Amino acid sequence: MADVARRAGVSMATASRALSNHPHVAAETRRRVLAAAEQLSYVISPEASRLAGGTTGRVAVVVPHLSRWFFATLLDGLESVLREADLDVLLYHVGDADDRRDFFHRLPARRKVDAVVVLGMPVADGERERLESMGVHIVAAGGQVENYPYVSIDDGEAGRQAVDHLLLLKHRRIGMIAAVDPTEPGWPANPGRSRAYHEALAAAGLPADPGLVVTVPWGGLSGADAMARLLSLREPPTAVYAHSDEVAFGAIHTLRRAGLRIPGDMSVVGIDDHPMAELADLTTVAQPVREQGTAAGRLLLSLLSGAETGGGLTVPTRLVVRGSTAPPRR
Amino acid sequence: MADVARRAGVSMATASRALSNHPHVAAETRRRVLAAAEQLSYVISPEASRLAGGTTGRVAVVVPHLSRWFFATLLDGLESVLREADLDVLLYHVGDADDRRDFFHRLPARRKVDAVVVLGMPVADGERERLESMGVHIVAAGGQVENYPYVSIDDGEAGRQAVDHLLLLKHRRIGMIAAVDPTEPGWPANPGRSRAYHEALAAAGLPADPGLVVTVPWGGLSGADAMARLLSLREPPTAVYAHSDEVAFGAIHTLRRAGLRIPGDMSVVGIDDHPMAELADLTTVAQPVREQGTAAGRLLLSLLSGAETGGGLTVPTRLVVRGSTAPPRR
DNA sequence: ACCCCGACTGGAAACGTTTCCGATCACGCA
DNA sequence: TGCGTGATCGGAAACGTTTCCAGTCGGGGT
Repeated sequence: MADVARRAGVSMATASRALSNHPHVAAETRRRVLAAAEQLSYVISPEASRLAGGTTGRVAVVVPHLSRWFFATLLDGLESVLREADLDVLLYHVGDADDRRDFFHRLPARRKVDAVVVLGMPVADGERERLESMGVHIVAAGGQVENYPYVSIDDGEAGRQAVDHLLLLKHRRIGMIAAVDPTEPGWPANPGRSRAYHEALAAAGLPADPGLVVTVPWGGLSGADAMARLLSLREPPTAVYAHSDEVAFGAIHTLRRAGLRIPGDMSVVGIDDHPMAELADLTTVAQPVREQGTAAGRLLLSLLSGAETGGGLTVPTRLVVRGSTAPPRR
Repeated sequence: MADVARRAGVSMATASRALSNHPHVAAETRRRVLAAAEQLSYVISPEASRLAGGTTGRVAVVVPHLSRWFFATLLDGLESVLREADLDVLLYHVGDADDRRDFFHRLPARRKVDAVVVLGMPVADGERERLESMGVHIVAAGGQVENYPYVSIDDGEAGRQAVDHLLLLKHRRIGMIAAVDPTEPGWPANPGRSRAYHEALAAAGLPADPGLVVTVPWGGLSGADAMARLLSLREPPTAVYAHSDEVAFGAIHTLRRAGLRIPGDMSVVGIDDHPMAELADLTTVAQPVREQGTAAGRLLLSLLSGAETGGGLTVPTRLVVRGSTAPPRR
């Protein structure tokens, strides 16, 4: 930068001000500095800038399952608005319990970022403490973290939409395939989505039959297993509500293999509106995933600019009826 | 750090050496310094460290399609080995042509990283120039970039495995659904995978029928369209080779909807071994995606530690036969 | 007993910005 | 004409490390 200043015939102080768009710099001076910088193809050193300035211009994004569509899409949305704002994204993938422990213990992002975004995972109390010890802004998206400014869907509402749809079709024996995160043994299956099932059945005056609920680790293969278990019941359901589309895909696979017709012999509904759902002709409750990412990004931006953005933002879900649901066979 | 040094009763120079594991520090001294650091829960300032040291400890990862399984999985693998090595991952998603132009023009990663990893995308000549002007190491993974140390599969070999499988089943009319990247209009469909098709047919003494090749933008829906087009031929193929599993899923959807049986009426083979392929019972050529990411990471690590790692690494693919292929109906 | 050497440590100069604090200067107003 | 005022700019002190360059000190070889 000294070179630039010299070439523009100003002091470093002025050069710095001109380059970072400070007020109180004469237009002509600024022009000269910018021209000089251009000619020397000068690029500011972020390290030095941050050292002197205080902020890092970076945001840590913590994500538990990078290769799953939901998380990757969330990240996609988030990254796009952060990039727009010239913030860099530091990616931390905490795949399994070990990674997770390590991340919260060592806090590799400490001192490296201005904020942390937690994508689609609950944060335990001890973890929250560690996170807060970093002294930066924290935002959550796509999960059920109420302790921070967050963006998320209403899982209860989503589940209700799915189950009510089946009830409206006059199904009376409805199974649920609940999915737990395989890498976090401690956590229960998505509580909102489970509760919605029980509440909707109760509201319809239907008896609760624990045998109709199967809980499996998340994933397509598990969904297939779960469906097999439901089929082996003395009196199988006529419809199945899966916690997510991927799980539903597994269920469909089992049904096909068993020679059952969808929706003739069994209706299936999922949650997510995974891109593959359209191809699988799956009725599902759509949630705007990418938008949750962008909304979280904007939330973070306003936080960084000093706003006192309090609570969270709940985005709407909507039922998408396709060919996998129909009234039960008489 | 001054505090730590004082508390340990040493100079800052020594404290720095102790903390960064330099040789020539007495064991006892190091112990004292580390203890002091621990007590003060001291965390080094990366900015200052980088400023003085020269390296950044960061790696830029450029990826064109974050939410697609293939890229996300590649990234997953890469991130895991970089994290292991205590390198931070700076994520740059260049979704469309605009993003791309912007990235290579502004080079937002300049001066911020020690290396760049390009995931699954070809790099044009002009872009290569810009990239190299950053003066850092460059590694490619999952794509067909020969100009840099890379990790990738042999697309020709993969295509050959797929088409040969169909030929071995005695198919004589084999269609191909070629996929082009929708965000990069200039680039052709994967050349290796296309060439393999033509070569395999020629080797089997079959005539080339341009009508049997349909080129569509990448994606499931496009795959469905492409299949519809193939079905509308006067003499449709008895088997289809799709450039990727996702495209094959679309094709399957169309076939189902048309009431055709798989593999009875039509065999389908893809490339990738997408997690959903197992559920869709799709015969495919599996490629080790995550491993390509980790291999690229290790390649980069060795480069950063000064090795003269020349060319690239080609990882093997293997045919996975499932239920979507069978001999043609007589 | 003397010298050389290597292990260890300290002082201080970078590294490249931002920003505080004055200094200068032109200008409008009394 | 004298003076307050605000815009503009320069000097220099941070920011928190790493590392070069000496300097000290104990010990082994002769």
